[in-house]
Amino acid sequence: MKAYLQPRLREAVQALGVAGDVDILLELPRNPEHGDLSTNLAMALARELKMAPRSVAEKLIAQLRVDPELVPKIDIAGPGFINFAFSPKFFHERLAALAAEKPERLGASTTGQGKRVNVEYVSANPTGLLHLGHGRNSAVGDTVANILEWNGYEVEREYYFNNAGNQMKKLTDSTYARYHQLLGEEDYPFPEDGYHGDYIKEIASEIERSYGNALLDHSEESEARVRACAEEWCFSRIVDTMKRLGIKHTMFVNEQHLHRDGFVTAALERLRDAGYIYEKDDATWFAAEKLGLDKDRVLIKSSGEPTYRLPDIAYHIDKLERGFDWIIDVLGSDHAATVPDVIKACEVLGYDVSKITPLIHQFVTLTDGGKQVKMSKRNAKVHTIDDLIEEAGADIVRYFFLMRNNSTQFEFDLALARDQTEKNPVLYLQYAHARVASLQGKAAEQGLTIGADIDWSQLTHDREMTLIKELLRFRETIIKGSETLEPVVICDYLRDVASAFHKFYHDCQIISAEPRELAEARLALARLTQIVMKNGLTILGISAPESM
RNA sequence: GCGCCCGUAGCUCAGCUGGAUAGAGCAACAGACUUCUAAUCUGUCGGUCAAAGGUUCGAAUCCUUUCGGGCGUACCA
Repeated sequence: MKAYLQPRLREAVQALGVAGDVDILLELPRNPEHGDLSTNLAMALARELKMAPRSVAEKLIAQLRVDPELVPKIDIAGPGFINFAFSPKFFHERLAALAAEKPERLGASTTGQGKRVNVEYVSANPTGLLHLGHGRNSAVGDTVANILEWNGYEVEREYYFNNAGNQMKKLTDSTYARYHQLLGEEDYPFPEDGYHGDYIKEIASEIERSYGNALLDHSEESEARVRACAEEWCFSRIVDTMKRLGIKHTMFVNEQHLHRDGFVTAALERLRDAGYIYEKDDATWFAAEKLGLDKDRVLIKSSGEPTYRLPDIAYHIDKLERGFDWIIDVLGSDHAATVPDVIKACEVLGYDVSKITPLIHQFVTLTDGGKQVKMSKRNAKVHTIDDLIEEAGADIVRYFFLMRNNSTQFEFDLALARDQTEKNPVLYLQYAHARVASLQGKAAEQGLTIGADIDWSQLTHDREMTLIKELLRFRETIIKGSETLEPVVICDYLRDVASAFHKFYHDCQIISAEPRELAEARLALARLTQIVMKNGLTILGISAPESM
């Protein structure tokens, strides 16, 4: 509907002699009496044209060229809204066009065609298992990548991890301590700020199995081996968890590579040449204040080690150099503070930082039937993603991380996630898909199949029209997803489709409908619904079961 | 202290560049299965949009202040 009206409205606006580009907002009126689509365009233009909104609306309508058979009713209402009502013919035509698309890509858009985008997500350091905090990042990042792919973008799905800094040292020291303790030195001191989780003990015993006591000498070689074992152990667990959640990557970049291949020192030298580096208290500083940021930051500690900020800058330079049209960093709010420094540093080196979009999501709190589940780092009683998957299943876990706006801090309710009944919003969606599968089976048994020529005009029932309108919104929803980078847009849409379908299914007999053309059209409508649900769920990374 | 996110129905959340009677799900209550899966559908109940000012023809939406919550504010990542 929007695709039909938007360009025609644009022409009408130009005909009125309005200079420049005007954003034309078309929205679905809440009240169905207000038609199928509504715009506040006249009110938006009123100021510029110095006319009353309602007379602007009249002039616009006079200039608007639409086919009256498709848009039979255009009204001016309230303070100056223009409401459009489309004809059944319009919807039937669009529906036929939608049905003609290839099922596997039905709904896909081409708005990103020819553009390369890099989406970085998860990016957990290999120092432990994925927990609640990573879950949202993973699900959001992967889904955003999916959405962009469905918009025609060529997507690099990237995972960046720090395996050179302080955290890895802590991991090594912690593992060493457990290793010593395991081999009889019960009093061997555990590092104060080490990783307390039991998994460290597992790593230690694995090392013991492979190497016996051969690494206890703390030689450089032994330390490197312990470190590598720990990193590998953690990383393979992370990869496992991501696999279970359907999180995919096409590119892994690590900090060691940035050091080894000179990216880090190059970044530092370029910043120095640009005049934003100085030495103080034996440390090397980035003069961020000079660039309008709140304070200067240390890039190299007095110990000689870089802080995470420097490799981060080097990494972003690398991403910019790789020639993407768009770079999206999916970050938790706890990491948001470093973004301005990194961006500013790239900017002063002459890069076009408007290509970088930090996608920041808020935290998730875990509740169980209304009671908050406390997470204690000390006892390492963090809920891992694996735990959640075990309790609720991957589909539900993933959906729960996606069903809210990125900017809202929400509650992950374990009790609701565990609940495998009608209360669970995921099952509502999957059920719509499964219902059609079962319906098709039954129809085939009774000799009803979807022929090549569907008479869509058979569909006139209110429930049918509502469902049709929902299905026709699929593509614009996918586009909206790429504009907002909010997976929740897809979640909400699928719920609306599922709801419209369940209502249609409830009120309209399908297989036994008369005449046969109607039965066939209804079956075809159900089939289209199934495809939309399937593709939508695929974008979200959730399975679409044939039966439940 | 400062910066960012947030405060909307009993609960969890929507509400799109300010616009037409504030929405959904869950909970509560009342209904609908001899017929394509009732994991569904129908109806009822429920809100001074944290508070106070301001801008506007019009504010949940923009601005200011206050109160309340989260995250930052490291020579941790």
